[in-house]
Amino acid sequence: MLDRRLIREEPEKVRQALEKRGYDFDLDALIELEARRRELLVAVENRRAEKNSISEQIAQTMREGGDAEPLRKRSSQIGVELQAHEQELEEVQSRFDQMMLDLPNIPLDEVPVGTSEEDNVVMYQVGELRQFDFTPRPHWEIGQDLGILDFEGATRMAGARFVTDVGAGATLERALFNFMLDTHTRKHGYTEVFPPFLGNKRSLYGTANLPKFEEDLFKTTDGYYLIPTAEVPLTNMHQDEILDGDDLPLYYTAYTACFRREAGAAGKETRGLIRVHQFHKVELMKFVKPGQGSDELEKLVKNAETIIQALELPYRRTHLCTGDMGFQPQQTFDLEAYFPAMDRWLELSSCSQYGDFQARRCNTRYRPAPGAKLEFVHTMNGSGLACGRTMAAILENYQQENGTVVIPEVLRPYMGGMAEILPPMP
RNA sequence: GGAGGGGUGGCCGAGCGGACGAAGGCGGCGGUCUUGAAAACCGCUGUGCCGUUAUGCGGCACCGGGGGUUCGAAUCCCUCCCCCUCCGCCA
Repeated sequence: MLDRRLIREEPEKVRQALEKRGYDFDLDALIELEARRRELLVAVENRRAEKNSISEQIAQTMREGGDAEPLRKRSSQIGVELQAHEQELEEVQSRFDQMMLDLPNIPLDEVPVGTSEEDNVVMYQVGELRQFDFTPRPHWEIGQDLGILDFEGATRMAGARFVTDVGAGATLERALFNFMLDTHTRKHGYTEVFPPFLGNKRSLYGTANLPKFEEDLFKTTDGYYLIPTAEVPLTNMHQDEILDGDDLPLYYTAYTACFRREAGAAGKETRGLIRVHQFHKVELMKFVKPGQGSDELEKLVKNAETIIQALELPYRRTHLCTGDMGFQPQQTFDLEAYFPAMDRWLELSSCSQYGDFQARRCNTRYRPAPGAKLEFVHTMNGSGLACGRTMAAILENYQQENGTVVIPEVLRPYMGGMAEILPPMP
């Protein structure tokens, strides 16, 4: 959510942001609602002031033993007028609030302007693409042949777009998130968190998954939502709190399952581990002071890159353009690994900063100095990394001609020393 | 799931229809004292919004959320949420 003041004082800034994003939004209607809201607010408050003053007079009259009846009548009359104004105010206010929730964040100046994925800027590429002397096979084939990915079983258990890791596959995924968590906690200074995988409505509003993206979420019959990312619980950890400025920045990391309906993604990348309803991810999240945003995001991206580098996967970093960026961020960097069988770069990590956009919704503030006014903290987060896709990248990049998969060296200690995944015994 | 007790400012805690934005304490800020510090003493110290426009003044709202009663609600009523204790169930 943006600051209301921006709507009133710098509407052009907001308008430019919407244009850069190619975002369809009736800003003029919002500006008008804001003006009307303030008009009504003044009317309501004036009548309330009058009423309060009469109530005080009644109290005094009664203390002195006088007749307060005429004053009571007068107060009731004002009450009737007041109610009419209040009703309209409530209506205008609620329409205004609704629109504010649908207004996206303002991209930073350095974000490349563009309309689609095509306009994202590749910043750099790390690692050599492996030269295959055979035709590389897609990860789902490799996984199924090795008996470590069971798509059919998952479909029977749950449905389409689910997967079950089996044997070395399950161990590999576990090895991945353990390696990631260990690295981020021990080397990068993050505090490990193991949060609920369900969130309430308020929390999903906090990260701005609601109200706009409800169709992407799974919801339980008693009103909980399955988290689409650990960003939701982590960002809401300090909801309604006033943080100590000396404690900032705060670094958190969490491993969670992530649940996404993927509504509207029908037909796209339906095969394999790339787009499933439940996947697993280690998330990095920071609460920082205003002004620390870009530097801290840069460090966060590097922390995520460390993992890909350690796994020796070829990857590149992209700067998302205004048109491809999500609703919430001011700026996003993606880390994409190369998938040789698909001959595509697919994101293993997406790292974004939000300014106070989410903190405003979560009401997470801090006091910059003793006696100073409270300010919203700034938030950011990124995957460090998505486990399923990372596993897929490993399968494709580390596959051997005979169908086995070599395990990246850093993961071997996490897999009881296993160096290669072999096919099941006939 | 059943029974009972609670949710008040940064924290603890009183108040249970009108002088209450809320006693008292802790913490924080400023000052006196001191070579300095501590102690002691004095003063100040919630948040958001609106108006006026300014190192200020005025108003409105907020005592878990929402609704109601009343001229007037932290205080009474309804409802929801959360926490604690006991019982039941349970990985």
